[in-house]
Amino acid sequence: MPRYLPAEIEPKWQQHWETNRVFAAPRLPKGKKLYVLDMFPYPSGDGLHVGHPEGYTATDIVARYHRMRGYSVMHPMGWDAFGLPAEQHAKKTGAHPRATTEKNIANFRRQLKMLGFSYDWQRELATTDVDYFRWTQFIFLVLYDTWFDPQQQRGRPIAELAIPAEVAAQGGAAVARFRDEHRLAYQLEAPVNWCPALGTVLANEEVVGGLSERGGHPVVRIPLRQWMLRITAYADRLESDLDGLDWPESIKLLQRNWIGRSTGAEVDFFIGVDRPIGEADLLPHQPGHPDSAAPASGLPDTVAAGRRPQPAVRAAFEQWSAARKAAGYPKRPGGEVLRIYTTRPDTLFGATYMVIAPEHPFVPRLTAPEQAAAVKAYCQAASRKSDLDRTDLAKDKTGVFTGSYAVNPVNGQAIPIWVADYVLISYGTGAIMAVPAHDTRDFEFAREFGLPIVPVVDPGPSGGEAREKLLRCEAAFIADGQAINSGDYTGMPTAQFKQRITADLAGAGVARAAVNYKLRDWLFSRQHFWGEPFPLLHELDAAGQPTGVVVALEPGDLPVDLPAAMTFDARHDSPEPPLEKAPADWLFVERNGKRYKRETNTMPQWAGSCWYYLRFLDPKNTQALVDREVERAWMPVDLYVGGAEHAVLHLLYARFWHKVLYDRGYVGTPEPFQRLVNLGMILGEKNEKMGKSRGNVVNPDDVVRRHGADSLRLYEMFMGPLEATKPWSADGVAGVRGFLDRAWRMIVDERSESMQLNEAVVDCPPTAAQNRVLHRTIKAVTKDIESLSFNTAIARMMEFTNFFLRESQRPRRAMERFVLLLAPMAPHIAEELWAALGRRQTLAYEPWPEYDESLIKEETIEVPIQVNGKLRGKVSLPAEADNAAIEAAAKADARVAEWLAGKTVVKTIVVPGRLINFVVK
RNA sequence: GCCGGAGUGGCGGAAUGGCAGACGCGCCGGACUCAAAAUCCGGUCCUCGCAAGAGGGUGUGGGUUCAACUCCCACCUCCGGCACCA
Repeated sequence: MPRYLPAEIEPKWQQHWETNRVFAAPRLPKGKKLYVLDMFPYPSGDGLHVGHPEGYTATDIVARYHRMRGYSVMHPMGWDAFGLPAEQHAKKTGAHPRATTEKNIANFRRQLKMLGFSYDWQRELATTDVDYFRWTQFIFLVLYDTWFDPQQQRGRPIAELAIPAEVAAQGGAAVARFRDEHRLAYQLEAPVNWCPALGTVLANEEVVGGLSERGGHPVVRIPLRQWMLRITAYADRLESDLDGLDWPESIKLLQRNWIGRSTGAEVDFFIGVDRPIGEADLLPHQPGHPDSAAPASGLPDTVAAGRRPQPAVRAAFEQWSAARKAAGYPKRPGGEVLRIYTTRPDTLFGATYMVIAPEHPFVPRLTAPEQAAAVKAYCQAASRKSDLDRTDLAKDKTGVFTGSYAVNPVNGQAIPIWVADYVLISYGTGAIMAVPAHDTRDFEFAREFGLPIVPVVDPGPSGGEAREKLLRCEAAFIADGQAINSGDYTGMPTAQFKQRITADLAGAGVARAAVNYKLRDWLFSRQHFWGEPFPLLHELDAAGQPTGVVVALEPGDLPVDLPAAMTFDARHDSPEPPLEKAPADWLFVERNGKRYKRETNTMPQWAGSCWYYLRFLDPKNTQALVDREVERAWMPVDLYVGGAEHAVLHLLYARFWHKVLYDRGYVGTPEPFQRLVNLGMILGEKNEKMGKSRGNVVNPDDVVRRHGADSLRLYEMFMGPLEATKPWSADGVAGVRGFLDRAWRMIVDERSESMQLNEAVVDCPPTAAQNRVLHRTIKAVTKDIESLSFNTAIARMMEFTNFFLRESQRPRRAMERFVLLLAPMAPHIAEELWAALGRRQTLAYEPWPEYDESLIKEETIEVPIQVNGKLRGKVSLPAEADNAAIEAAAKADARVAEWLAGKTVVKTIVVPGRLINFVVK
C-alpha cells in the first residue's frame, strides 16, 4: 500500500481504537484531569452537516493533545434527542418518535465514528433514554422541593421554609398553598398563542401581526395552565458568577443584558383614600402659577400637570405621609398608593404624568366614570395584541387618560394617570412616573398627547446641542447632569441626587432602593408528546374532576415513562397536550384509595441538555444522577465548545439548574462550564448560509469519501479562527489533502508495493538547520494548540513538510516528532505513519514532543534597517551582535549610507534582534 | 434605536507597537507527457521602470509615536444580539 489511501487506513484505525477501548476514560482521573465537552447534537433526519465537525474536531484535538501530555481526559458524546421534528414526523407517517429518533441517532453515530473522534463511546447517552430522563425527572423533583431563601441567597429544602403564624392558623391547605408559592417549580395560568388552524401553540416569534408566520392563520391568546421555573430567584447569582468564568466577554455581556439587572427605587404615589383623586379634587389650573407648571415651549396645554390639590386632598396626603413616615415602607402597598419603579429617582420633580399598564389591577379603580368607555376599549384592544404587536408598534405611542390623579411625594403636586401599553405589566410594578424631559418614550408620549415637559436635569455647559434641544423641548436628555427645578436638591449631580433622594424618601416611608431584572421566569411546560413527562399527579375528586391538589412523585416512583402505545393524530386540533389522549392505564393512577391523573404537559427540549454533562461522568449509575466522588473529581467542564446561538437560553438554563443542584448538595461546583469557546458559522462557497432550500449543503459523507476524514478535519481547522464565520471551499479541502499527500510522501516510499519508508528517511543526526525547523515547529504547534489557533498550527506543519521534502536526508527521529505533532489533528494518517516508522502501538498516549530553545536560535540574523521609519536595507549579522555592532554594520550598508549622506542622525533606535531605525534630519 | 464583533491581495486568512500579506486556494510561466491528469520547479499587493530601484498600500478622516493592521478620537459599511424593561 504505497500511496496515501484514507479509505483504507481510516476504518482500520477506527476499528483498532474501538476494539482496544483506547479512549476509555477512567472512573476517576489519575493525576491531572481535563473534561472536554461538545454541545451534543440534536440527531436530525438530515444527518451531520459540516458545521458539526468543526467544534468536534477542535475538542478532539484538545482531548488527544492532553492525553499525550499525560492528562486523564473525559471526552464524551451523546444525543439531545427529544424534540418536535420526530413528533411531526409521527403525525405525518404514524412512525413512533422513538423509532425515528433511534434511526437518526444510528446515522449520527456512524458519521461521528467515521470522523475518528476520540470519544469514550462507553459513556454515550441520549436524553430520550428512560435511564437518563428518570434523572431529569428527579432533578425536577429537586426543583419542586426547593425554595429560594433571599437572606442566604440560596435554594433550600421546602421543609425548611418558615410558615408565618397567620398562614399556619388557616390550616393545612393554606400552608400547602404557601409552600407552592415558594417552590422553584410552580404553576401559572399564562396566556399562550394558540393557532387553531395549525393545531399548535406558537412561540411569540412565530406570530406576526396576529397571524401565524407560516400560513397566515389567525392566532388567539388563550390562558393555559403552565409550569414555570423560578429562574428569576437566581438572577443575581447568575449575573455575578459570570465574573469568574473564562468565557468570551461578548457572551457574558449577552447574558448580562438578558438578565438585565437595573438598580433604582420603588416610589409610592398617593392616589386618594376612599376614591381616586379626580378633576374636582384639584384647584383650577392657573397658568403662570408656580404650582401649575405650565407646559414648556409652545405645546398644547390639553391636560394640566403639576396642579395643586384642594385643601381636603392636600390634608389627606399630609396625613398619609405622616402615617407612612411612622409606619415605614410596607411590603405590599395599600390601595391608596400607586407604586412605581424608576432608575432615575433624581427626576421625580420632572414627573408630569403617570402611566399604568392596561393589565394593571388598579385600572378599574382609577378609571373615572367619564373615561370608563375609552379606558375599557383601550384595554380590550391591548389584550388582543400579542407581545410582538406591541413592540412592533413601538413607534406610535397610544394611551388613554383614566381621569384620575396621583400626588407626587416630593412636592405634593397632582399629576394625571394614563393607561398605555408602552408600560409592561411584567416589569417592575407595571406602573411608571413619566418624565418626558429625560426619557425618550415618555417624551414621545407627551408629544403625542400634549403633556407638559419639565426639564430637571441640566446637561451642563458642555452639553452643547443636547442642552439646546432639551431646553427647546425638542428631545429628551437621558444622560447624567446637574439638577434644576428640583427644590432643595437643585444643583446636585445626578449620581449623588439619586442616592440622597432615595435615602430621604425611604426615611419618609414612601420609597426604597430596588433592583429589577428583565429576566422572566422560565415557561417550562410544552403541549408535546416527545418530551420528558412531569413526575406529578393531579388529585381527582369523586366526579373525576381535578381538586387542584398536586402530588409530586417520590424518587422511588421514577421513571415516569411515556406510554408506548400512542396513536398520533395528524389533525390534532386543540391546545391540550397530546398525552391527554394517552391510554387510561397510563393517564390515571390509584394511590391510597385516591384517584389521580398524570400531568400531561411535557418538559421543553432544554431540560435534557441542562445536566447531560453530569451524567456523562457516571452514565450507568442506578442509585444517583452522578456519583458524588466521581462528580467532585471531574467537574467542572474545563472546555465547552459550541455555537453562539446558545449564548443565552441553554447556557443560562444549565447554569441555573447547576446552581440549584449545588445549593442542594448534589454537585460540588457553583458553575458547570469553566471555559467556553463559541464557534463561528460555516457558510456556503458564496458566503451565504447553508440550507436545504438553497441546495448548497455540504455532506460530510461526500467529503470523507473523496478525501478522507483527516482531510475534512484538517480543512475545517485550517479555514480560519474557530470563532469566525467563514465560507466553505471545496478547493480548500483539496489543498489540505495535498498537504497530507506530501506529508505521506515525505516518510513513505510511494513506488514500493509494500509499506516501506522513503529512502530519504535515515537514522542520522539532524543538521543544525533541520533541528531549527523541527524545534521551531514543535514550539509553534504546541503554543498554537494551547491557544486553539489550529489554523496557524497547520500552517507551521506545512512549512515543516515543505522544508523536509527538499532534504535528501530526513532524520527518522525528526519524522517521528512530526508525526506526533500531526496526530491530534489528523489521527488516522499519523497512526499509519507511526506504524510505518516501526512503532508498534497506538501513538495516542505517546509523550508530546519537547522542544529545545537553544536549537531554535539562528547563528546569523538578518536585521532590517530603517531610515525615518522606512525600510532602506538589510544586513546579516551574527545572532549575538550587540547594538553597537548592528549600528556599525547598518551604517556600512551602501544604500543606507546613501540615505544618511548629508543628514544628521538625530536618534538611533535599535531593537535587539529586530531592527534598527535611524531618525535623520 | 441600543449593545457587541468585524473591515488586510482575486479568495480563506497571518502578523508580543518593529521587514504587512506567513500558510493555503486561485492564477501565470516552466519541467515531465503524444496529450491530459497527477507531480515537481519558479512567479504572483498596486503603480512607474528593461533593470537596479522609487512611490503608494491594512474601510474613511484625524491624532499619539523614532515606528501604527495593532493604541486614541470621529465617521462609514457589514455581521450578530436585544428591542417600549422606565
